[in-house]
Amino acid sequence: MTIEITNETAESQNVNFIKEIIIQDLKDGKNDGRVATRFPPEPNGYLHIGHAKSIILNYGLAKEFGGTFNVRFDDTNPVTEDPEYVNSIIEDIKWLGAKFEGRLFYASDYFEQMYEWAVELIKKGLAYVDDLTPEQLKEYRGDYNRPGIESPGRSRSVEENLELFERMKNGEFADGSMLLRAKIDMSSPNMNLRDPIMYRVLHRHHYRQGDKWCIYPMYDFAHGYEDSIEGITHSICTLEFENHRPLYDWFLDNVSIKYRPRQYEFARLNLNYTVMSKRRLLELVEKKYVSGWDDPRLPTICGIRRRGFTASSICSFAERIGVAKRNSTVDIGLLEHAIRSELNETAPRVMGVLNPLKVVITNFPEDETISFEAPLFPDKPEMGTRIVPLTREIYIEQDDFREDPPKKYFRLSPGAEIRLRYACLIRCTGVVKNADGTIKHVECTWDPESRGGTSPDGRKVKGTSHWVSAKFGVKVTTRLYDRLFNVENPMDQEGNYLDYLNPESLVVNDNCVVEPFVATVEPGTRWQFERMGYFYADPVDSEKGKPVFNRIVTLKDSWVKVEQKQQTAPPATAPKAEEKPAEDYITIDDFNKIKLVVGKVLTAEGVDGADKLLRLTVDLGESKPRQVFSGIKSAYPDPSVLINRNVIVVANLKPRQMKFGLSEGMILASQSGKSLAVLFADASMNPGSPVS
RNA sequence: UCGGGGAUCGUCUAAUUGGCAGGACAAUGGGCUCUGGUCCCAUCAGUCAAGGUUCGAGUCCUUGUCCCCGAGCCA
Repeated sequence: MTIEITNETAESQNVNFIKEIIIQDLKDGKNDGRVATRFPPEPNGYLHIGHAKSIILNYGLAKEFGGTFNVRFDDTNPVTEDPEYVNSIIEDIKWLGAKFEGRLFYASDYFEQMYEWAVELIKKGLAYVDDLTPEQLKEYRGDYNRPGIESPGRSRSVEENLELFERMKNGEFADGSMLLRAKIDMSSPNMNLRDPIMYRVLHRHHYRQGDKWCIYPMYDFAHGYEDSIEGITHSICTLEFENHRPLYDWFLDNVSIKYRPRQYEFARLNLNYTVMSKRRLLELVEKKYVSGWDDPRLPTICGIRRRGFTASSICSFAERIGVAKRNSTVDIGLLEHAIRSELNETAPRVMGVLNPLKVVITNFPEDETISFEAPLFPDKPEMGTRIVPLTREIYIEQDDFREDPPKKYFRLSPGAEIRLRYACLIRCTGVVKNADGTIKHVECTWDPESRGGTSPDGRKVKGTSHWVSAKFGVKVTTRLYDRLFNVENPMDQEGNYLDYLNPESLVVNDNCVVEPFVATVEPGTRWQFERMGYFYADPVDSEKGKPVFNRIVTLKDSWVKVEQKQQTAPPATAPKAEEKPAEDYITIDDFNKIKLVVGKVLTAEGVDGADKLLRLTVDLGESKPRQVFSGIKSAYPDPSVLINRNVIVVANLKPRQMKFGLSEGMILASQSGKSLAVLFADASMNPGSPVS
């Protein structure tokens, strides 16, 4: 039953506007019922979670409609591109689970065909070679309010254009000296249509084509053709390309192509507390604010992976945020929720103390060890156990002890008793301090009757702490990651976004102690350190018997909220009732606007299909009585007692259409505790008389 | 200033295309608990504004406001 509901919600959430278009296209028999999508990265940087959204969208669409999904490197600019990025991009797409065997393509493989189409456009008189300098080009283009000026090159003959373009291709011109432009409209309000550049001269080595080409096509010219060649049906890109769609269409409509794709745009993903642009990411990496492209604080796919996120959690995140055209910034909490809810199901529970505080159990034999068998999944004990040793000296979390505990603190404090998870109950009997007043260790006694952690006499123990044997515990390093920036949108702040980096986005902690079992854990596995968070045994820095743990995400912690509230709330004497009106939600003036009149109840009856509602007709001294619905049936099981009584009606409300009819007012009633009663007016008053 | 897009709970996103504004996250309250976790229940909360059409408007019309994108030989 639960599963059905989940499926329903998942499905209904999944229908975004692009899917709707596809469903309609299929219904209309377009594209022979074919669905073909693609993800076209430029190999000039690492993929981030915004790309993941696009990959999952495109791949998901293809998969759902039995279509195909291509990965195509849009490698039309050898200046910025580097084969180094190709491998990382492929790795990231594969990791996400998008399959594209046999469907990996390169735009550069289409250069020959594109060249032919360019020639075709020249022959049709729709393209020309231009020799404007970059400065002139800019000047001739005009601006938003001023139409552009046609370049002298625009009037060249077809023959001359053909010859010049040939020579461009043959390397006779220097970089930047010649261009091939489309002849469209220099006065178009869409700047993209002011004779856009199709080819530029670039004497550069291409990582796939070598030195075969010295002219390279521009995105607008190339992209639609790439899609056409691959038979892409739905070419999905981000919003900033909306203005380019007319161009996409123009190039496709003016040459002889076999297949005509369509472009659709959706809003790119923005996340708060981070930055997403390639430029910013590159700067963070190059200036060493982070350790590399896979720094676990980065929103790059490799960073998220290194942090310990799973691909499936990214997918469920992508499904939750949906696809739309409105710019938005998704709360990073949604991503955290996605990984928490998965790891809650899949991550085994173990114990690790992040900030150790030594506890000596004074009545525990010096050399004795008691072994407890603790479940890896407390809610599913059949999933396996491990052995946890208890000794006289243990470590607990510093946060789990307070010498001077605040209210509602259920953890260890002098005289208090807590449970050591899976082990026993201990009571604090003393605090031993260093000369400087800091705590050296805490002394406790244990109740030998409470072995296993159950209280022998049924006494209540509210706090449970995780712990590690001092003798058998293993020291490990954890890296505690937090949001990269301490403001929601670093780019919207005064000054440089780098000023808002969170200095505590990474805390390396070498003093953690984990139970012995944890030291044997394989790199690349995920664990919940009980009460602390989910951790990932780093696949790179872990060594045999000495794992290094990345904190993926903390557990939700409602204690910090309780404590914060205690600290901020104390003056509870503040007159709360007076605060609201002062906030100008409702003023005396508003009250004065309410028109209260006496109404005589003419009829009163229950309403079929509504168990709380009464239908009343009330005479307000107007030309005809009003119908009013009121949720007071529980107080008047026999509605007829209301007939002929005078009640108070709010007369100047906007009539409200209800399922059962129009409600033209509101009966005043009062509710105190469980008793509900209509406010009656003096029987001697005439219907319609004002009430103050 | 011109062109293109957009505006629904705090956040993200739905609404059978004119018919009870729903879900998720967050928050709040409660229950449960050997994790102050999970889980369960409940609550809070929204149609940018003003007019108009209509029995009925988030949806249609008019006017306005605000936000995003656009003047790379980048993609």
